[in-house]
Amino acid sequence: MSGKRKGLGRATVHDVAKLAGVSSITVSRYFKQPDIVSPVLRERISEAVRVLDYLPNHAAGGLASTRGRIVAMVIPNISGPIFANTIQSFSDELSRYGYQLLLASSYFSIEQEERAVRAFLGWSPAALVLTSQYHSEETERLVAKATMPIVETWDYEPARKPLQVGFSHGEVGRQAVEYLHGKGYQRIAFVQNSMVGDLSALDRRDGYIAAMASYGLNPWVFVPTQADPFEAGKQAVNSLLLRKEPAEAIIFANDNLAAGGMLAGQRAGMQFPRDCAIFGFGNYAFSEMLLPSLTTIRPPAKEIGEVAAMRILQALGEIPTDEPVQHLNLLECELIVRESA
Amino acid sequence: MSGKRKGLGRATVHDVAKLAGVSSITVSRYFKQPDIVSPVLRERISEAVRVLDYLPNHAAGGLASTRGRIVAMVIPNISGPIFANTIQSFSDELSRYGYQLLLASSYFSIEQEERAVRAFLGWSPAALVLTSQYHSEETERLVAKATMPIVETWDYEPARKPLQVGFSHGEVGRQAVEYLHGKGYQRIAFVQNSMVGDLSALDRRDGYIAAMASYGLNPWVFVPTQADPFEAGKQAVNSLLLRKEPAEAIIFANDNLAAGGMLAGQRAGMQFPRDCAIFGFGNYAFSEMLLPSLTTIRPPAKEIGEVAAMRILQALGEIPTDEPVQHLNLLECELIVRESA
DNA sequence: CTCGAAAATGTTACCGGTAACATTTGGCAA
DNA sequence: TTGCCAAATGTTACCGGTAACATTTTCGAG
Repeated sequence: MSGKRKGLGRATVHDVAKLAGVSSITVSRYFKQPDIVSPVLRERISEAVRVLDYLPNHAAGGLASTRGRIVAMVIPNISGPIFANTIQSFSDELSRYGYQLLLASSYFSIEQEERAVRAFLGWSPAALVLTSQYHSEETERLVAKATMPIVETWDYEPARKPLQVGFSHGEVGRQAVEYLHGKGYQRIAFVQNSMVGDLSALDRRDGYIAAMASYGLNPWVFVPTQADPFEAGKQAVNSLLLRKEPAEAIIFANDNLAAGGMLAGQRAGMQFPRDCAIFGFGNYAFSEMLLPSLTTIRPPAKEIGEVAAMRILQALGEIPTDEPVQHLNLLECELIVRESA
Repeated sequence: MSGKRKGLGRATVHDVAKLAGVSSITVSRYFKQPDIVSPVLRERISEAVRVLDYLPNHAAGGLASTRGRIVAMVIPNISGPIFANTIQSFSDELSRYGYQLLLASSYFSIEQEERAVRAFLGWSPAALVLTSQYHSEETERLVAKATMPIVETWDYEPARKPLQVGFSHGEVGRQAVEYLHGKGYQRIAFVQNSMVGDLSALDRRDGYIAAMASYGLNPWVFVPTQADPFEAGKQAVNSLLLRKEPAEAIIFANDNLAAGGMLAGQRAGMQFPRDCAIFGFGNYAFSEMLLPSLTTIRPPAKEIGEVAAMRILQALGEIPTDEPVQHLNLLECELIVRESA
């Protein structure tokens, strides 16, 4: 009847303006910079907004003003114990300033990541957040061409151009070796991640290898073939401990593997750390509840989200840029010593 | 210099159209319904898109066509073991059809939920997903007025109007009692969630109470004052077991509480389930790794995400509506019997 | 009381697409 | 060859805001 194509029950700035007896732009200003609208009109507009139940249309606003209030993030996965905290803190920080989070997961696939980035750029987000420094060439190209702030998280390689907020995975590998070597262990093995595509995990392995070499020890990397982390951990324990010269300590690429390995060993009658020291990565929720509780390294997941959000808000001019604090983007992992090593 | 306000390096349909020697709408059609564009033009447009590195602007498209490809979801939290799987499967399912996920968390606060809903509606999402059936009045009003499909997840109360995909929390409480009663336990206590605002958890408690009554047993609800679930669990165990007539079995509102309680009891020299049966909810990742492993109920987190996505895609006409399958939206929880009860 | 600058408000055009309707082209029966 | 309908393509206007510039109002100094 009405002839309007859409807007069934949805008021626009124009409707509000008409009812308040002002021009549309004044209504727009009422929302963006209330202080430059006179109190009288503010009151009239406020009333009209209430009466019409007006909700601003962000898509239209973003289109007209070059600055949407969406921030897009591509993360390997949402479930799983690793990234959830980063997403959470990132989203919370942003929402405080009225930005909304557009999210997609890549499952460590650079192709899926590329697809997500492509789709996201179509929303001209205010900023784009990626995970890790490893992307497809096409992603690199798209990102290089984009004009909004880009942040890479969970890695820190200052040689690269995009802003990075994370930590050095190589350093994590080194830290684990240092700790175990300090406790007198010599035959220290490393169990790699069964998750293909997690390139940063390989950096941790490389850090391990380098550190071992620096101590004059032989690196000993086990690559599980099982996909399931529990099974993979079991496989590793069987291979590394049931032999003439068993490993004295095992660094697992993550806590899941470590837990799987430890349980398998216990079922086979071993005791930890008596028979072998167990070292994880990630500090998953269950790690402190295992028996023995798991010695591990806590990545600064939550902090990454917070700092990334902060950097973005600064780049967008929402919060003042600090005095030139350098390298605050390089975050620290925390060594958590428990019973297993 | 150029005079263009934005579009620095970003091509539009119009640019593509000019280069391909067609009109803009033809380019638009090339993306939406390629089959109605002749092969010759398709080829020319495709080439122009490649040359200009054109990316469609979804905000503009959505504005013009009433149908954005964003789906908004408000969830209590992203981290935490509960909802991550729902988000993950939901997002995955949607992205398969080119929809993107806009996400916000409410932390079980209906005020925060309302704020998120308000912001989301401004993006005119293709659909809106909420968690639980409990919202503020204003949220109810906004939702009732909205025209896009709305889905409530993690609850199932068919009396309400919005489409619901979830399970009956009351039934979960009942199921736990049934199981424990079947094993001969009489003094069965229930430890409530310390997370205020999680109203669905109270439904589980009510289900417990009703079931106890139906068996002629006295309900026995403990309300922890500690916020930290581990501490709360500890508190509960102390209160329920260190007394003349201790509980024979304890149903905890979630696995975190159960784990905390069990560890505290073990530290105090108790053995489970010998001294008391322990029953959880959630089937968190660590539950099978506890000693004894935790008997619990697995909520259909992943399934909720999948089914919710499916219903939305059906409502949007992306996938065919099945033959009238009734009640597929009521999902089943799975009783997972392990060692602790 | 007049004038001028600052503050408040309005006008116009346009952001980048697409719906609705208009027009042209193509293919085939008569 | 003509005529007619369907397929292919184009024209125009508009989605709901806001930038840029234009105009009016306010108000204190002179």
